[in-house]
Amino acid sequence: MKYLTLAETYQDLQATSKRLEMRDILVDLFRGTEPRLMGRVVYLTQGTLGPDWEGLQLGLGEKLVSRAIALTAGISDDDLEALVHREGDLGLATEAAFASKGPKQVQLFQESLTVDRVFESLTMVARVEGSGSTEKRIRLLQQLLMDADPLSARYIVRTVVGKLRLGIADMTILEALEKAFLWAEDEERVMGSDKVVETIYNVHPDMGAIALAVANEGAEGLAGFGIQVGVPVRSMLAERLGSTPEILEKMGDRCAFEYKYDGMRIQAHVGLEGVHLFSRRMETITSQFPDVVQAMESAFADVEAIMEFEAVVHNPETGELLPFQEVSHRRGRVHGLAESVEDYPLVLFAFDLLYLDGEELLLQEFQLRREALESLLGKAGEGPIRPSTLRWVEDPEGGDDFFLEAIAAGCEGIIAKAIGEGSHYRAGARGW
DNA sequence: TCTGATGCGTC
DNA sequence: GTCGGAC
DNA sequence: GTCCGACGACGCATCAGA
Repeated sequence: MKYLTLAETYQDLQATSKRLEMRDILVDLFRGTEPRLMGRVVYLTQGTLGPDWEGLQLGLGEKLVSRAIALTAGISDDDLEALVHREGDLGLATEAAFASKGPKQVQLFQESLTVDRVFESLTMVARVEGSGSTEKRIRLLQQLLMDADPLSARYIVRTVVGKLRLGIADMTILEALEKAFLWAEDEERVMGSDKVVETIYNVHPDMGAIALAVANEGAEGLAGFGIQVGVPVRSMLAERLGSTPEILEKMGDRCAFEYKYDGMRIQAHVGLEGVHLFSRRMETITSQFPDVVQAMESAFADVEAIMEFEAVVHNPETGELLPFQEVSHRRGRVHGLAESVEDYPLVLFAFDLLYLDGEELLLQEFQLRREALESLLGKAGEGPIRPSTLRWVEDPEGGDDFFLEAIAAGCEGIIAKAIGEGSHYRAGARGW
């Protein structure tokens, strides 16, 4: 498959803002793609090279990509900057620069790019490391761009800087996968009526792997993708509400209030093969938090579980919870780990339980998940792992006191959580 | 060996 | 994390 | 209501270059 085919599809996508139309453009693309290539096509369309937890980074941003472009197009940095200003973004500027080069350029891209070539080149860029790596990355990108026609160049550049600007993202791609491979050829349904693919994606957020599976095997291909310790679950998010009436409207008369801790979210997977930690955006952060790993190991020796925590730095003497700024010293750190563990000690407030010993709890009501969580934590005993502070309320009007209490405790505010029917864990959605 | 530029992920 | 636009 | 992109403050890592 030519990369240009992909680029042309991207151009079509950009031409509309209607989601149904975008979905159908993707459906045509997917149905016309060799099944073998579906993983790569989907990753590229997502603007990535693999699942988030694998942590592949291109390591090239606007500045460095600009250098590669200027070198390839044979123009100065200043000229390129002027083009960016005129065209609106780096991708369009590249396209313009390439297009204006005339017949000489045509000879350069005689060997037209394939999806494989682009994917593999970008993967190579991502794999370079060490001294001289910046130059090497630029050179690799340059070699790729050298063979690119103007339109392909537009999207390669945008892919590398991480701004495809297609107007589509995960949800639209998932719906397109569903329609392309699980619906009959000419079938029409209400958008998102089944969400089979999305449901799988929520517990196995690797769109390339899923796309490959459905393209090759249809619905059967999804069978192997259940919730699994070691594979992150998409996080359920909260929505900001301004006032008590809004909360009442959304939650009904009964709900639960919980402290909203001013920390960092950690999804912890404990199991037979050890502990895995994931960030809110499903990056692997296990090695950054040896203290958390250790706490999990000693607290949950013989269980298999997926839990969610808010990690907050505290003062062990006073018990005081410290603001986000403090925990941010822990984020992304690879040097001086031992010191930072000492300097920024964490408390882990558990607030949800998604999986326990072979049982998926996502579809259970919140009360049940919470009960199971508390009983699990009960076994954990004293230590840095604690249940989040929660209050069951009959009358959300009375939430003001709880809010003030939360603020006084060093939290950002409170979260209202629905209970009863419909209070299952809505992975990837804003439901709190 | 140090410093600034750059990239990237957290909220 | 916030915000606003489009559907 | 949902999805998407554009935006900001902050801290850390890596690398180039002095």
